Amino acid sequence: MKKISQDFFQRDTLTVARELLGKVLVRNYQGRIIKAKIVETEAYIGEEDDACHARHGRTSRNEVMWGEAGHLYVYLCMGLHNLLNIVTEEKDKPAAVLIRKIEPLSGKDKNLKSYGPGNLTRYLKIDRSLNGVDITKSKELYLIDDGKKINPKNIEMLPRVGIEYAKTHKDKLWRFVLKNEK
DNA sequence: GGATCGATCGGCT
DNA sequence: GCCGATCGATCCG
Repeated sequence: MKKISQDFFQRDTLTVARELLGKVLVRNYQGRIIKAKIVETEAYIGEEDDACHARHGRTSRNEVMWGEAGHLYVYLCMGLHNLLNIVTEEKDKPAAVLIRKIEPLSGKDKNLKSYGPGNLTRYLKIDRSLNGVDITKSKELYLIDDGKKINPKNIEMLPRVGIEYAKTHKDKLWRFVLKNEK
């Protein structure tokens, strides 16, 4: 069990998205610890990616994507859901990894149906108040590596979800899914 | 200022 | 499979 440091995030976004699979998110909320394993991610890379929020340039909403790797980008989607991203790459290059699905590690929560991008933030009590927080330094939310190796055979690459409006980058296989390990 | 639509979800037909 | 919830960012004028 070791905490993940900034070098991990300050790399190629596709590499970070792939290697985040299997890592464990730890949320410390009002004295309670909530843990969840990451099982699906998506990469959003730069102003040229016409599915990425950075495609319209820098705004107050997305400016954290231009900042230091390892900082959180949390935004409100569809007026209802907080979505969790982690900033990647060098400073001044806007890119991030969306955490798209988790597996709760607390037994009593195993019955809940779905932990898509909107639901996992509800589960982990994450909202926009955590936007800009450094996940490598925060005590509220951090990531640990449980040391288990992922077999590359169990990683699937698929097109990203919910970006029909994109033209040039719609079909990129920038979604990474961790299949059930048996 | 006003219209449109979104990196979603759950309920209903 | 479709639709409404709900609000902020973007685009047009």
